[in-house]
Amino acid sequence: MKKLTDTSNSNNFFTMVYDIVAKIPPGRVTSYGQIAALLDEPRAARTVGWAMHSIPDGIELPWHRVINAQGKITFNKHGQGASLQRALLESEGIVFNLKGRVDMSKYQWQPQEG
DNA sequence: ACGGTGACGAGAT
DNA sequence: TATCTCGCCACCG
Repeated sequence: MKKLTDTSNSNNFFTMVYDIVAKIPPGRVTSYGQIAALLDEPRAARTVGWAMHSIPDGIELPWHRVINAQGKITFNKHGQGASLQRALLESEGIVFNLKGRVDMSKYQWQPQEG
């Protein structure tokens, strides 16, 4: 699991995920399941998560704006990662509650907005 | 072609 | 509410 999707192939599921992530505006978040739903495959949340885990070096995406449906960060890199993602989100104005979660009803991205 | 795998999700306990 | 269990699906060797 080193190299993954060839981003030049826009037909790949991974690339489609990246295209959506790239559209998430600052101060907003979305869930893996929502992205899957936008791709017309609501049961492929895990695949979306894998796509995020496999973002190729070289391309820039607001990957930190993708969290799980519970409003919680699941990204875990070397025991860290979550702290980095949280810091990035907080820098955009997103507030975490005492449980370390965000209010999805308040921050979840609404595609129709833009 | 087949099976293992993963930054998930929803329901049950 | 916190955990645990099981189903899902695309990508890779």
